[in-house]
Parts: sequence; C-alpha cells; structure tokens
Amino acid sequence: MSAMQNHAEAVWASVAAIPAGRVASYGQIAQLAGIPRHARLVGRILRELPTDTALPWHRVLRADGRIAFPEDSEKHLQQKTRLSSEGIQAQGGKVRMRDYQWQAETPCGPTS
DNA sequence: CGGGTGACAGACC
DNA sequence: TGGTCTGCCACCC
Repeated sequence: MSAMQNHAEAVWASVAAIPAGRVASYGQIAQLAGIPRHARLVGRILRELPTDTALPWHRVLRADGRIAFPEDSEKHLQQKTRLSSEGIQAQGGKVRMRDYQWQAETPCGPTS
C-alpha cells in the first residue's frame, strides 16, 4: 500500500463525512484527513475520483466559497447543480461559507 | 536528482 | 468587498 493510497483513504473518509447541505474547504478536509496544509493534495486526490463515485465531492469548495473548476468547465456546472439541489446556492459565483461551512468538531458557537 | 505544476490558502494592496 | 500575488508541499516528468 502506497503512502498516497493511505492519504487518499483519509481524504475519502473525511469527504464522506460531510453532511448534506453543508460544505467544506480543501484545507479543512486536509486537516480532518490528518494532512494539514495539503489542500492541493486533496484536490489532486479528488480529481482522481471516478465519475460514478458515491463520495459527495461537490461539497468541497475553496476557502473563499468559489468552485475550483473554471466557469466554462462541465464539472463546474455539475458541482453547482448538485449544491443547488441540496439547498446551497452560490451568490455571485460564491457560496456563503459563513453560513454553510461544516463544523466537524463544533468546539463552541463560532458564529453568533 | 531537479524543476515544473496544481480541484489551495492567506496576505496585501 | 474584491482582485492579485506569493507561499506551500506532495506529485509527476
């Protein structure tokens, strides 16, 4: 088993844990997967996912709420559509992370 | 072994 | 509020 596979499994588990109607940033997933500061690696791992994957990869966004894919990309539209079906709408091409970002640990009430 | 790359993030105008 | 630039670190060639 390669190290990459090991990281990939941790990333898969973290992504799978994102509840519907919530989103997470790449950096957040990396941290949950036990590989802090490896957001770009998370992106690479998610990129390798098959089209028919059951993982909610569409719930992973950039830290600023933007979809990582180019706007003219087919994946971009697909991700935006899936998020919309979960009640998450992008305003101005961005998602309000303040409202929709998943708090995996919920230490307290960060907002409010 | 060295250099380029990226589904990012944070700092800075 | 928002666009741009730089740092980052593993992966690939």
